[in-house]
Amino acid sequence: MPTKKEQILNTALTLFVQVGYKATTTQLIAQEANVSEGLIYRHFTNKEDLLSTINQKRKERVNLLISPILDEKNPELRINKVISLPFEIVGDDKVYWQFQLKLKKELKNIDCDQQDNRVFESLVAAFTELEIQHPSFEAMALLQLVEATVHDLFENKIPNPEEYKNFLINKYRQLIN
Amino acid sequence: MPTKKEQILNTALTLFVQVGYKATTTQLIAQEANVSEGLIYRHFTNKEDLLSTINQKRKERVNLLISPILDEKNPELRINKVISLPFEIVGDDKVYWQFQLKLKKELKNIDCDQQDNRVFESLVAAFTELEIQHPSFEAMALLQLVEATVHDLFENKIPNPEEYKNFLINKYRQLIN
DNA sequence: TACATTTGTGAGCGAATACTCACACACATT
DNA sequence: AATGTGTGTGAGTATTCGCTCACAAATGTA
Repeated sequence: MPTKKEQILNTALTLFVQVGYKATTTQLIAQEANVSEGLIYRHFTNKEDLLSTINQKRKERVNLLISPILDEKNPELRINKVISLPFEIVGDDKVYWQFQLKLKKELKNIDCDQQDNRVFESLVAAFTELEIQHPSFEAMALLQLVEATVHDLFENKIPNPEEYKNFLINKYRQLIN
Repeated sequence: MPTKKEQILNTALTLFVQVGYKATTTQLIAQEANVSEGLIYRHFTNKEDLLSTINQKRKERVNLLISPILDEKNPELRINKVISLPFEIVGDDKVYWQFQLKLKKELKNIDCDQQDNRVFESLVAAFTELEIQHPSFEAMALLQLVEATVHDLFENKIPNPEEYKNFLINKYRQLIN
């Protein structure tokens, strides 16, 4: 049984993802969370505070998912882990990634950019180490592919995710060798 | 000298792109277009009508840009034209593509999906004709790459667009041969 | 029990929102 | 000149928004 504060955070997160930050009213949050509108402002100073509290949680979750990538020493394995990332986002993490995609689009979120950059740099390093031509372009292209895959997976636009994952990994294995 | 109706449409388009549909108020549109708020409702039944009028124009513009791709008979050239697409969007078309990206994210727009699908099918056909393995996966990956490139180009996230374009074309030349 | 603190309510406030309407001007046609 | 017709205004309306506050219930703490 979650506390009322958690109920508020969870329903706000869901609504922000479903209809966006601007379009989500505090009245709707209160209604869906089965609390009074006043209670939202007992726990959070304003609507933006609610957003940044959720964003803080998102940041932590995403860091947990990308840190194994950054820690991976083997460049080929690191690339594979980046490719595999979209297909390993399940459970509660899923809604936080959807939130991340929403954040990037509706609002400009610098936290997202910072996390993206860390992965980008580690990819450039990996391609450089493997002596691939144009490592930064390769990193850029791969990140574009991965982010789009995350998006399409959540929208159920990829019929056979597991096959597509293997396809991508194989594609980059051929590039490396 | 554009008519006042065109002024309204143009400023609405710009504002929808900059701050989104929901966040753009009719008051702001009137202010930026130097017309009264009432005039908006003289020319358009409501805010949504304003949106769909702009969307109609976008659809026509995008069709003009993708039709040379669909008409291209040579599969390799067709693939190259898809890759080149993001780098050839200039002038007035640019804001319509930004609008398209916004539409896909803030609102679910089926018109966009239909246009995407036509390009997708033509890419699948091209890869099939070239006897590439997993043609639909290749088409999916390329489209993801292209759409992300459009996005990153508009955000000025690609330092050397021309070089990146050549990089991508070369990448797919190697795949085909 | 008595009192203090935290948790919770819902009516209500000022500001903002999409939209309307009475009115006025420009400019044709008769 | 008279009369209609499309173009334009800005004050006004009903509603919704984020947010506050007086009040009450629940929970501690002595």
